[in-house]
Amino acid sequence: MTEINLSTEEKIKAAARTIFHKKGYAGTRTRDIAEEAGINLALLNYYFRSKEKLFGIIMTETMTAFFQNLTVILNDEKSSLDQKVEQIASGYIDLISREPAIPTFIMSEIRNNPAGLLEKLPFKKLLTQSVFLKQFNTAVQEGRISEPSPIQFLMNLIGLIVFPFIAKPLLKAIGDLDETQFQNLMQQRKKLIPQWISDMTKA
Amino acid sequence: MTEINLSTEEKIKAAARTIFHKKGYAGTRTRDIAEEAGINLALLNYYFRSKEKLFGIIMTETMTAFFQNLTVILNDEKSSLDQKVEQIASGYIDLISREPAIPTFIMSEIRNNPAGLLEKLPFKKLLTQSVFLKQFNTAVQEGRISEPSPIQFLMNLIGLIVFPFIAKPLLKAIGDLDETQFQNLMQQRKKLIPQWISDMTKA
DNA sequence: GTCTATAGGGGGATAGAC
DNA sequence: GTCTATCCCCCTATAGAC
Repeated sequence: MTEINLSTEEKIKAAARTIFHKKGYAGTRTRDIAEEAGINLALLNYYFRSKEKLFGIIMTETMTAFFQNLTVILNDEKSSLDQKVEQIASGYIDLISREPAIPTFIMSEIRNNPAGLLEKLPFKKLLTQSVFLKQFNTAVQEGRISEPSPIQFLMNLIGLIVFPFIAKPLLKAIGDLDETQFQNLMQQRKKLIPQWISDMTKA
Repeated sequence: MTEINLSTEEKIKAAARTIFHKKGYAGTRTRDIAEEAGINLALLNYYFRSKEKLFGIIMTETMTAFFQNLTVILNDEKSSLDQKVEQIASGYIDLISREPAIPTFIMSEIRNNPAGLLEKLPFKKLLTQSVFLKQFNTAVQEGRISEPSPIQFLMNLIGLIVFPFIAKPLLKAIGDLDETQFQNLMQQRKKLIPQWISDMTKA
């Protein structure tokens, strides 16, 4: 992470990402972003016009980046269903371990669907036009898996991956875990989740 | 819901619950709470001194109420492990269907652990001193279930229940679901989740 | 492009009449 | 207890010098 020698615009965006991700839109003050970026408050408005516009950029970029991996993996012609599950579990556990604030950020800020973001991004295509869906339906027809619906399947997979990170403060308290122990559990889940998903869908 | 004939104090608390749950602490304006309660802004401070104090009350009550069921079920001497799973799934899917804003509210607002709330509430006892834990360990020893740890088991159970509600706007977009279809999927999960949990833990 | 200074408005909290 | 009016701080955004 070379946070030095970035353009001013990139420094502001990087700082905005950090603060917005941690505190959400309403909880963030533009002054905090400016301070984090090591620049003056006026520069923020010079480059991005307003807090709202800057947030819109960060939000869109964050969502796009976060679902990029998923889209690519779900549409890989060469990998099997099982391999897709493994790649998604492993890839997202690593990604969220590096950027732990993102899931809660997305879930919180999507609540009131700001600026119709859900309509702007290609969410409908994500499942309906995917190689994954074809493979899933084929596997059901051939009796290899028994699952009520692909959306339930996806809910379970993503939920098993993402939920522990969203509920991390609670789970650390309930399980009396320190940060290292929590991370170890998450690493174990890279292998466990594919097994569980397989067990859940065995015909 | 008799929202009429409540005491003024209760009207304010009810309004505060609604707004805080939907918008979070930072996104809520005390003026909105006053309007929702049908009273004047000054009365809010008369009864609760400050926005922060009012929020603390709502937060504590919300968390306590939300984990009440779980605590009771996990400590029932008479029910088996399987029965506990069924009761938790069924109870929480109904509860969250009635109060859909609560999970995201808790996950968002717990981020910075306001006022050490996690230490104040009895989360450590929730698992460590539970009948559930004894039953779980016994089942592992007797070879009836194979599961890395009780905390993983709880993560999975709670995650399978709660995550779809947290990710609801995304899942509705991805699956092209309307509200009724989404609710139907959640109702199906009352029966599916206990089956899945059973499949995942079969030795 | 980057800064200082400040305008402008919103929101939490209070004073004081009733 | 409940209201109206108002204070005052904080935050976003801009003007204008360099």
